[in-house]
Amino acid sequence: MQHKSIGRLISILHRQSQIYTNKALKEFSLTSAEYPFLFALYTKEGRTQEELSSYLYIDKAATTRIIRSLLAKGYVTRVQDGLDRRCNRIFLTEKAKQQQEEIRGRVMQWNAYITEGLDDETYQNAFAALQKMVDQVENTPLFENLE
Amino acid sequence: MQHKSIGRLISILHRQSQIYTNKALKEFSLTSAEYPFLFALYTKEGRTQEELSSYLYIDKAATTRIIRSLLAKGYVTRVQDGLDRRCNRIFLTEKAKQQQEEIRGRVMQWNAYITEGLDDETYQNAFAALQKMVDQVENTPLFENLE
DNA sequence: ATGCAATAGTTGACGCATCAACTAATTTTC
DNA sequence: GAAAATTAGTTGATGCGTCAACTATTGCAT
Repeated sequence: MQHKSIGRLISILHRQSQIYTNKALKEFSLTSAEYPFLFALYTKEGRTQEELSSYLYIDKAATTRIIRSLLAKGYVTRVQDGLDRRCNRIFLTEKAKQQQEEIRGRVMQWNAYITEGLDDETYQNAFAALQKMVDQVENTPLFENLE
Repeated sequence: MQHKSIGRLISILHRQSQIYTNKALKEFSLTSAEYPFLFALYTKEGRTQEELSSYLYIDKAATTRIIRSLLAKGYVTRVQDGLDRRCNRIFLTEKAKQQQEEIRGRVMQWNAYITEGLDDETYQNAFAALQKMVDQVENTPLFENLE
């Protein structure tokens, strides 16, 4: 077992990504916490907060607050589901749709920067490995068996 | 350019890692934010807060508070440098040294869990790719040239 | 059908990380 | 050697994410 822990690198990249995207999205009044929700909705509108939370692995309390913020900024609308009135379904506003390409471009620029110098195969392999780690999180005994 | 952004995976792994290590270290009264500092000191004691901040890519204000917390918990001592009195040098207490193996083991368990199912070569390649991305962060025009 | 469990979402409290502004010590510049 | 610039660390304010406790709605059991 090497002391080369992958955790440190992941933490660093996460923090630096937040710093970058916060600056890059400032002119849209969007934050590093908010854009992942927009991205999730760009692929499929009308998701419930529950679906967004589990897709992004973010606490539902955080989702509540971020959706409220996106609502206030005019990026999304919230509609109570008619069949299951516990659910809020989230939709994009025209503003969000119009700015989609530019917002996505800004964020993707970060990806482009940090993966500069990696050939495509290396990138794809790294992506696949990280995806496997995320999958592994789910079926892990850890979260129950701690003391 | 694929929409398969590596950023989402990194965020997820970071958050889940925090949740796990917070639970795993609870009996040591240590948090996910604190153990990286101990690890850095295990490899080399007597670092300054500045050195710790830049090694971990963590804001120096956060470092101030985390060192203060580790001090209160009896894991480190803080000594003003004799030659450059602006610097605080941080040392491990006996308690920190005695518990090193167990603390390290608890955290490494997380690594072991999420990398289960990856063969060693895949892991090493992923690690190398992430390291390259971290290196890339440094020499990037981004942090100055935004608007 | 009543009652109980599960699910979706909200709220309050807390810890973490950043930023900006500040102090104190050191180094550079002239 | 004094003034200016740099560096190390601290403090206050703010946004983010988790946890725990709560409400409201729905599903299930008998």
